[in-house]
Amino acid sequence: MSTDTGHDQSKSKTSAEPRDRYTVGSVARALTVLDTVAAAPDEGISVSEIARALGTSKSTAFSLVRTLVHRGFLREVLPGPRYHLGMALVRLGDQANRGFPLGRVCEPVLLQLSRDTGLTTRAAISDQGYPIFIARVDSPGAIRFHTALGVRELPHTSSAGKAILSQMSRGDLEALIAETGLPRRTRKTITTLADLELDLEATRRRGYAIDDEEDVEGIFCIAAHFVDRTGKVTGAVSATGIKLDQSSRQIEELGQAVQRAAEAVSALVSDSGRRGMML
Amino acid sequence: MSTDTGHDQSKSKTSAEPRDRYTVGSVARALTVLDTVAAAPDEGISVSEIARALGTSKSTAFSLVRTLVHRGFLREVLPGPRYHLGMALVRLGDQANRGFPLGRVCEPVLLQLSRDTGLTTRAAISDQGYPIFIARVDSPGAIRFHTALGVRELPHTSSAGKAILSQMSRGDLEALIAETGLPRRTRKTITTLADLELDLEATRRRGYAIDDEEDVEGIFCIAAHFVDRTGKVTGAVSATGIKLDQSSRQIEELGQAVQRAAEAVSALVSDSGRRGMML
DNA sequence: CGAGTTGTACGGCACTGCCGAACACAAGGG
DNA sequence: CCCTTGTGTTCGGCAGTGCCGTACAACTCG
Repeated sequence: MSTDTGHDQSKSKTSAEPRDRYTVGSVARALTVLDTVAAAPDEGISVSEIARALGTSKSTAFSLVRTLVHRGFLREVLPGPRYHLGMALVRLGDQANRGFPLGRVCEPVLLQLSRDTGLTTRAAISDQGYPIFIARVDSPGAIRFHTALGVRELPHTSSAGKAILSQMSRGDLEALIAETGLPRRTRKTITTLADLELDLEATRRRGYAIDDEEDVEGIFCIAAHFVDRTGKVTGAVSATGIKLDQSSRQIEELGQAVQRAAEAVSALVSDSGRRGMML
Repeated sequence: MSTDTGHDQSKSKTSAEPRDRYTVGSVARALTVLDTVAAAPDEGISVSEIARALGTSKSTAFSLVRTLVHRGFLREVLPGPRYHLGMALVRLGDQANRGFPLGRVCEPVLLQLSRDTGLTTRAAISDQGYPIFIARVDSPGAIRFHTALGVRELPHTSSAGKAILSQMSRGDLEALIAETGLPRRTRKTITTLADLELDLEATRRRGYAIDDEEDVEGIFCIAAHFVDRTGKVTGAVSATGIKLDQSSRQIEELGQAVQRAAEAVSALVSDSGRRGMML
């Protein structure tokens, strides 16, 4: 997840290590605290555990946590005390979302698509080929599986990713895959470049991408890419549901609905195009 | 501390103010940067402006910004460069939301209520009497007005606030109002304690609270409180729309729908009550 | 053109953030 | 019952580091 310097937890050697070019150490540590708490289980995490995770002393971790709590970025939940992410992050996260025009543009389309299909719908932007979901509309029954916002997903195991990949040039595709590899997530995950290209070809033919339990067992997704007014692929719209609920004929209909939604997004993006671009 | 270089720092009192007890200064500054960027207009904000806002030197602000960008908490948007809130905040904000069980519990109820009414629906928790919205389902046509998550709203100008206030004891109410006052937001805002108590009495009678352009001109809301299994008021559900769209008879129906939704939340909260409480 | 911005880079002082030690408290296990 | 080993929290003190000032490039405005 966090790029993090990782190995530099060696406290204060000498000045041999140029120490990440001009960044503030204690701030970086504080951000790592946030990531650590985010990665913690639902019951929260204690100061000692945080200290161990950062490789700092308890007292240092305590100071950082104090500061973050004081400002609402963490919240104390007793007894323990243990810590959760705080209200300030909810606030800033919501704000940050608004900063991506795409999110606002997609929202009504996703809502409509969710109503039409009864599924959870999401929109992702393409971050150098990787999908990052930035908007989501949950279906009423979708409490089972959690889908996070703001994280870079794998391109080859998500339908949104494959929708994006399907529009890339051969060279870019190979470069991207060389970088990430094709890690297996389920027994149905595509793990060879040849299979992937076959799938992408099929995707191009039918106009939408299918993820049939390739990322999570029992979950399937359908996605279609959308473009800005210059024709560049900027992201994808996806619908997600439980495998068992779908018949193969429905998939066809779903695919077309998703495709129409993606086209709607493309149109809306072009409209609001004269203003600042997405991302 | 040493010679008085402190031109602007309010902490100029040397040791009088022991400087917020045991918090890390540079981290606090970094968090202030985030708040500053969040408060910035849509075009973003520059390093110099940030520096001025914090009262630090440009170079210091630059270091902080660098660190935050490096970790994805801010993003550079050229030219300028100017800065926006970054992806990491979207990620953590989404995570933080999950940390409030209430949000997850309310989501389906809000969704249903939004479908039934065609309005934007929200759920707030009560933070010592102040409503903080932590979940929201936008109506398709609700792109006009923005409703933020995670911020403490005024209790007397929001329907959710009044729904909560209506269940408080007289003493607590007066203490709360003494603290916050009754600042005017529109010409319809309730600005006297007597009027407020009248309104709260009416709220108790009818079972739901109405905000009739008391917070924002042209906007009206309806809200009902919900309780945990001990009967304590933990928050409120609200529906928000444009004033002109509603007739007075519809308001009656809306009120009942909102009330039913709030009761549904109360029931759900009680069910999942054996686990950690909300907030 | 100069006078005002802006963003970025670097050296050096002293302040502040970090550590370790020490504390109170709680939970087990002899 | 103590003793041990965990917590969370406080504090003094050293030195590392974060802050400021300065400097310079690029850019805009008159």
